Amino acid sequence: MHLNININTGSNVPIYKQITEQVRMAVATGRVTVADQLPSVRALAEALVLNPNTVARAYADLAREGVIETRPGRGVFIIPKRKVLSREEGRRRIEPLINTLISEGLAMDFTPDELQKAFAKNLSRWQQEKGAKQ
Amino acid sequence: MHLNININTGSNVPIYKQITEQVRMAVATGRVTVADQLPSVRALAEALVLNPNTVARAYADLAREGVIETRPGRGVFIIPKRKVLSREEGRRRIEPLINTLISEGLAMDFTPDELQKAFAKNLSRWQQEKGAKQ
Amino acid sequence: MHLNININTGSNVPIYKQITEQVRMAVATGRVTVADQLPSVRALAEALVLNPNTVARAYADLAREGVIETRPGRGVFIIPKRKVLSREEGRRRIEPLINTLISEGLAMDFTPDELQKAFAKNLSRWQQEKGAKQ
Amino acid sequence: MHLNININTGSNVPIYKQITEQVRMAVATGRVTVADQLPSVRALAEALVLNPNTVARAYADLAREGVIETRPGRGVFIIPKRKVLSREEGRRRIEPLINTLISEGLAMDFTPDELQKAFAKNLSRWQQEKGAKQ
DNA sequence: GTGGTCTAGACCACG
DNA sequence: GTGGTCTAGACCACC
Repeated sequence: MHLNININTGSNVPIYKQITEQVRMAVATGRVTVADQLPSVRALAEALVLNPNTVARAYADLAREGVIETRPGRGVFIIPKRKVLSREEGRRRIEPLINTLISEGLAMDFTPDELQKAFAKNLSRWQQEKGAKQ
Repeated sequence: MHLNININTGSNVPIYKQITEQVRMAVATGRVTVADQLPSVRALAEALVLNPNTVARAYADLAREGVIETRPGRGVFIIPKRKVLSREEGRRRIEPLINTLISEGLAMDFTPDELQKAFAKNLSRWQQEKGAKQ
Repeated sequence: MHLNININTGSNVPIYKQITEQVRMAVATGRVTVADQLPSVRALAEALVLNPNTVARAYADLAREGVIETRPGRGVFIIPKRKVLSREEGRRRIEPLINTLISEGLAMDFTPDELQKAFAKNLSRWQQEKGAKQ
Repeated sequence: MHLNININTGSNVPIYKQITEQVRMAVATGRVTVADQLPSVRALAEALVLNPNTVARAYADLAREGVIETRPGRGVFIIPKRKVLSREEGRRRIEPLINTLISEGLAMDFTPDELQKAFAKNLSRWQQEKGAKQ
C-alpha cells in the first residue's frame, strides 16, 4: 500500500479537498484496502509540508463520510465501503458539474467534439492509473 | 428573447456564477441571439431580488469573456462570439473542470462508462436545443 | 521586494486601475519577481487608505490576466508569465490604446515624430529598468 | 469640406468624445479650415443616428476649448487655432497614456519591438489620411 | 434612464 | 491570519 498524495497549492481546489478526494479515489480504485492503516495526521502533514489542521480537517471529513475511522492511540484505518449516496442523489450532484463544464467549454470556443475528446482522454488516464495499481 | 434566470441562494455556487452560467447557456442554445439586449443591471437585480452589484459583477465577467458588451448609459448587449483566450489558457481552465467531474463521479460509484454516457447525453441536449431554435 | 504603490485619488483613472498598472510595472521591470508575495488585500488597503474591496478588485483583475495568483487563506503571489489572451484579442485591446495616444497627441500639437520619440524613450526606460535589476 | 465622422458604438470611448476627437483632428489636419461651417447639432445627430444631447455636449466641449464657435441662429463655425496647452502640460497628459500602453502591452505578451511596430503602423496610417485630404 | 466606481461592513471558507 | 462573496448605498459619467 502506498498512498502517494499530490498537493497542488496553485489550484483553486482547497487543499483539504484534494486530500479527501485522493484518499477516496485510492479506496475506490483499490489502491488501499480495508484494514489498511493511513499515515497519522502529524506524519502526513509533515510529509506534505502542510498545516496539521488541514490534514486533520480532511480526515475528519472522511471519517464523517464513513470512509475512514480514527482509533485514538492506534491510528487511522480504512473501513468497509457502503454506498453513501443513492443513484438519484449522485445524479443530482454530478449534473451541475457536467453542465458547468459544457457551458464554460463552449463559451471558451471549444467545439462539442473537442470537449468530448478531452473528457475521454482524461477519463482513460484515470482508468490507466487504476489498472496499473491493481 | 426570454432569459428567465433562476437563482438558488442556498447553493454553494456563488450567485454571480449562477447568472453568468445561465446567460452563457442562453446564448449557446440560441435562446438569446446577437444584438439582443439583456435586462439592465438594476432591472435584473430587482427581478432576482439581488443587490445590483452582484448582477454587475456577473455582467462584468461575461463582458471580459467576450459574451456581452456593456455600453455605459445604454445597456447590455449580446455580441458576436469571438476567441478571447489563448488555446493554452483555455486548456488550462477546462482541465480542472474535467478532472473534478471525473474524480467526484468515480468517488460516487459511477463507472467511467456511465460518466461518459452522462456527459454525451448532456452535450447532445445543448446542441439539440440550439438546433431547435435556429 | 519593494512594491511602493502611489495612488492619486484626484485622477480620472480609477484607483483599482492605478494599482493594477503599478503592479504590472513592478513585475515587468523586475522590481518584484516570480514567487514573491504581495501585500495582503487588507494590508495594502490599510497602507493606501482604501477600502479592501478596491484592492481586491485590482488583485482579481491581475489574477485574470495571469500576473498573480490568489491563494485563499494564504495570500497573493506573483506567478510565471503566461499567455492568457489570444493573439487577436490582444490586438483588439491594444489598438484603442494606441489610437487614443496618437489622437490626443496630435490634437495637442505634438508632431508624429515627437510622439514616436516619446514612445521610444519610455519603452527603452522600461527595458533599462528591467535589465538593471536582473 | 467634408467632415465624415465615424461613430463606433461598441467602443469604450464615449460617443461625445469620439465626436470631439474627430472634429479636433479634422481641424488639426486641415480637412476643415477656419470659417468653415459645421453641421448643426440637429443635422449631425440625425446623420449619425444619435441623441441630439450627445452632439450638443460634444459641440459644447469644443466651444469651451476654443475650437469652434456657435453663433446662435446662424450655425457652428471653426475659429482660429491657438495653442491651448503648454509643452509641459502636454507632456504631463501624454506620458500616462504612453505608460498605460506599454504596461498593458507587455503584460499581454507583446514584445517591445511589436509594440513599437504597431505604434509606427498606426501613426503612419494617421499621416496618410492627413496627406490624402490636403 | 444606463453602467462604472468606491466605500462600509457583514459573513464564510480556508490554513 | 488569508481571500471570496454579498449587501447597502453613495457619487459619477453618459445618453
